[in-house]
Amino acid sequence: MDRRVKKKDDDTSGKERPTLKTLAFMTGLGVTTVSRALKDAPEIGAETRRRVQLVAKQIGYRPNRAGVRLRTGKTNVISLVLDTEREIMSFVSDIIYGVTEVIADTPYHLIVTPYSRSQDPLDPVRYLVETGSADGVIISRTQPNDPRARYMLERGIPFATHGRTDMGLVHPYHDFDNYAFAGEAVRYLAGRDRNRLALVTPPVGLTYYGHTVNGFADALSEVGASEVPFNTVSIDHTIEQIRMRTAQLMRRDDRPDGIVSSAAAATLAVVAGIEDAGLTLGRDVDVVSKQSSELLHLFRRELLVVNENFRLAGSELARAVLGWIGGKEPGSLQSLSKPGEVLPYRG
Amino acid sequence: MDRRVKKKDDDTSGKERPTLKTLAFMTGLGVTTVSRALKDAPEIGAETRRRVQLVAKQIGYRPNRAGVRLRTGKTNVISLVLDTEREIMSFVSDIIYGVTEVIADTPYHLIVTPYSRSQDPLDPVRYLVETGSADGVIISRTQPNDPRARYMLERGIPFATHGRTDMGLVHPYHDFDNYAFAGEAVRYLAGRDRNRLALVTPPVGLTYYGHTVNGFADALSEVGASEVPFNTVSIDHTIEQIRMRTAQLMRRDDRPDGIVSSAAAATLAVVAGIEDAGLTLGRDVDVVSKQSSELLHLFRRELLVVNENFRLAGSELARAVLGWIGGKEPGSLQSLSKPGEVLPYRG
DNA sequence: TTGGCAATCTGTAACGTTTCAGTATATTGA
DNA sequence: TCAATATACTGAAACGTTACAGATTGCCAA
Repeated sequence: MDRRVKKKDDDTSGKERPTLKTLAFMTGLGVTTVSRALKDAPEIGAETRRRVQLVAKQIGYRPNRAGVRLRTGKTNVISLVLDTEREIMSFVSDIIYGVTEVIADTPYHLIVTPYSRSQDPLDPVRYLVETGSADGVIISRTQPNDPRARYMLERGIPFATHGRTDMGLVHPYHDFDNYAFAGEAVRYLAGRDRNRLALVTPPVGLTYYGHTVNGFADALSEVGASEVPFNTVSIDHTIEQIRMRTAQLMRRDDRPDGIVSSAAAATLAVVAGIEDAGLTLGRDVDVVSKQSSELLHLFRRELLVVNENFRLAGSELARAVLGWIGGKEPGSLQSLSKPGEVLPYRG
Repeated sequence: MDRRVKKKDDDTSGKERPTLKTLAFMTGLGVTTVSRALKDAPEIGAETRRRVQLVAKQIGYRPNRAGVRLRTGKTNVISLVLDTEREIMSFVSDIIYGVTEVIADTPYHLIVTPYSRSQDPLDPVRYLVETGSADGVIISRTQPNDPRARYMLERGIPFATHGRTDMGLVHPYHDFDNYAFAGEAVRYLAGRDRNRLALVTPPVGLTYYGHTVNGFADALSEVGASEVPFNTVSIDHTIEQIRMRTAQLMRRDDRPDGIVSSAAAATLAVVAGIEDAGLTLGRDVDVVSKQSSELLHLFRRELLVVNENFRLAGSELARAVLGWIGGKEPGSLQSLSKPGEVLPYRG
């Protein structure tokens, strides 16, 4: 008649998810001991430790994330912060996979934190830090003087940037060597007797804009070629804009005979523009382009490509953040990926 | 001399993140009252409610996720489960952005849960459910008899599938009408006097494989065209495989004069294969392809395209899961996106 | 006056974890 | 022998939240 709610603690039904209390009951130990045994604390007897760990494995114990997080503040979350409007498509996909590859056998989860063109890029980062939503952050579209990096450094939250900064501050990053890329591209074109070159730049304001432009300029003077200015577009522009402006450029008398492009999508537009102007790729003009998936050679065999591996970038960035969280020196968590050689189409 | 650790509760420094206790102290109310006032509970006086909410807004109070999660089990997390090897690149990017668009003004976070070819696709879902890591799940690559959907239905966790199932079970989904797509493609090709048609299918085993194949077959008999079997590839195959097999196909005497392709990347390979065989797109053969970004017309103007909007899919899926979590009927959260018309290139 | 009731508000416990401050027992050194 | 110390373990408190079971007040009907 007294059907009151079942008291807790006598829950041996095994249906609920096991907690430390479950383990404590099963092993006859205290909750504290179990907790310490699981994390190999030194003050626990060797046999007890083994016993607890065995039982834990047997019943498939997994620490409750909310419990840990509430108590310790550790979220076991890495956040990837992305611009939902300007990020390269394959970048998003590959970098996510690269990150997940690395965190797969860790307790970390990956959350994607978006922001859009209209917002301050600092907003999402501020949100993450203020709400303590992540143990580590990965950002892209890095600027030489990046307020996000500065902010996170101030607040002491581990992060890694895709691309470098130039503020005299040390933090983990992964970057592709765009200086080398632009240089290689120019030298390759020079080797084909192209000596009036134009550059489709990265977005103005991002650090690798500078790297690319410098690599381009330095190599130009090295090989004695000249630049045909093409400052009206960057790879952030729409396909249509790039196409139109390329067509304009290619109709001029002083048109370039070689173009270096910093992204595959832009290259599609550039080629369209070239053809709009009635010119032929490979004959009238050569184009060297970065790409992150193997599609440009399907597009036009005459294209010359350099591969950039975003999946690798994702892995490196994840490793860097985890390393920092794990106490490594930020300065030791920086990596630069060298471009491979310029590849013409091979049957 | 007695510098013991600062007792809690007298923390008016305002430097720490505010909690309910902070609010309680500031308003002079009890923690319980504050909690209820913030969620508009009816037993709180109108003025008190307003007062609490005002103060909360002023000091930027945000509920601690770990606290809520521990107490209620609510994670405020949606998980997107992805195959890290076979998912279409633009799919990943766009669907993520679609989802984040919808959850942007909710307390939800998006976590990406990956699995790879070698694993059972059920693994990640089981993990999510068993560890209670998400309030809702979105899966793709849906099968007619999908163990993941069945499992989640059994366990009572809200989810939505990209693509339909066919198990007689009701659950939210969003799907593109691939039956209609294949039909439209066939009819369009028939209108151009193409009547020996081949189909580059979706991955065998996924639900939309069946839809596509049926739409193709039904339209074929409707217009009196015939099928050139091309069962050796699907869009899951590599670029190289598709290219090679297309070339083989196109070298045969009974080659098709029209091809319908279910994905843009496959289409690039198909076109390469066609050209490998010495044929010309638009003259010897027409190709109708689905695409999710506007690049096929840059690739070859002769291509005929139908657009599929993955960003929309992401939004719809997110809306569906949130709807289910919010108590709506799963049956009312299903949507089907009709394909637009077949588009030839327009200068 | 009393009891009942509605309207507001409050303290306590609990979610699962880790940390702090122990306790109990065995071991060591002198 | 006794105290000091090392070893192995433990209960209670706390993280921030919500649910439960009251408590207090004022008002009204009987």
